[in-house]
Amino acid sequence: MSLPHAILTALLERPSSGLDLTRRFDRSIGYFWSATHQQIYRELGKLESAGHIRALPAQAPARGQKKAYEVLPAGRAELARWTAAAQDPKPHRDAMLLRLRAAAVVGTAGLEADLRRHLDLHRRQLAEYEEIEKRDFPPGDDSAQARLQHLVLRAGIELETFWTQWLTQAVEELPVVEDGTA
Amino acid sequence: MSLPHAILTALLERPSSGLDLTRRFDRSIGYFWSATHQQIYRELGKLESAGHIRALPAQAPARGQKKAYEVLPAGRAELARWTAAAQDPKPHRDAMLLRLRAAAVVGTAGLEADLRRHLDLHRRQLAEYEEIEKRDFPPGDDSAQARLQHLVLRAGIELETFWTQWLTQAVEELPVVEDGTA
DNA sequence: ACGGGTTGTGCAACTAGTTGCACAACAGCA
DNA sequence: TGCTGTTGTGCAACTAGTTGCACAACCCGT
Repeated sequence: MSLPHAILTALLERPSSGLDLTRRFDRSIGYFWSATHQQIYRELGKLESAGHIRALPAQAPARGQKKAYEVLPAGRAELARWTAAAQDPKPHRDAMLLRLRAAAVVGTAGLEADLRRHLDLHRRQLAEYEEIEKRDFPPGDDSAQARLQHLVLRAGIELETFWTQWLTQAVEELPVVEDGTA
Repeated sequence: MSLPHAILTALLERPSSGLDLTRRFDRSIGYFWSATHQQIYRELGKLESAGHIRALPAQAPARGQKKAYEVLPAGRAELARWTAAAQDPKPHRDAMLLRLRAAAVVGTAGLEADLRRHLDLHRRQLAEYEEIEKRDFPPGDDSAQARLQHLVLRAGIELETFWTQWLTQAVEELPVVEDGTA
């Protein structure tokens, strides 16, 4: 229910083509709302026929491509409505936690390698976020917009920090649980 | 791809009927892998025809109900296989973070109430986890099984702690961003 | 000028998850 | 003893997300 709103947000920040959007979903926006290019193209189609966005007339003759979209007033209104509307948090699903719990019953054999791999992935992600923070939020800029955006980035940083710490601990004290077959 | 494995884990911990499972998914297991009773019944059907579980013969004549299922060796093997297999972390989707980002463009009007509501929800969840920790993991029990389960619960506690802190900060310093319509 | 990689756009089919309903059995009570 | 609410089980339809492919255009080396 919120991919269209993610796209509207991105397009308001800057009008873009499908591919531009795809790229931006692979960094910034995608850090907390991921989407593939297929999803994005499909959704762009729907948003256009709903009258929420429109294709910018291509200035370069545009050999074959549709190119950039921009948000129409109706789209902005819809986004504002959605932002203000109460929403229940979606239930979480975390396969790694589930696997730990399963391992308590069927044994921890083979788990450690993947735990370490995940730890590494989270460390990288954390480093990337910290890089962005250093680059885009130097101390002192406290425009309202920047403060909000920084707040979102901080959430990412702190979540990744949590995961690296938790996984480190998990690897360290992974108890060897034997397969509990009776 | 992991609902069946969540069910296998739950059934290994204790053979249960569909309704029992539903209840357990509303607490413990569901904290990191939620499912509705409809999903569960459907999945039980599949697992049974796959030969991973079987219905226990009802000892009380069981007026109408199918009652409890137990895991067969093939099911346990499948669960062990899945637990050990490498899996990429699924991309996150967090609507609240997205809304904050949208608010930076279309304005923060109406957002604060829901932010507070979420804060309250996370506080409750945290309290519940801490209750469970006090009840089920008194200091001193360090069987391998208990250590693993405690580790999973700690993840829940720390995540909820993070969210309550983050939301508190968000509410406090919610900058008033005007609707940026040109 | 042509063959092979890369970029940009998109459809179709499938899988997972959600929502909405159906309905039997029993429990309590009026 | 029939009405009403609750418990337990389940199907069907819909929505969202993923996977896999297609295909045109351009760019680059030979």
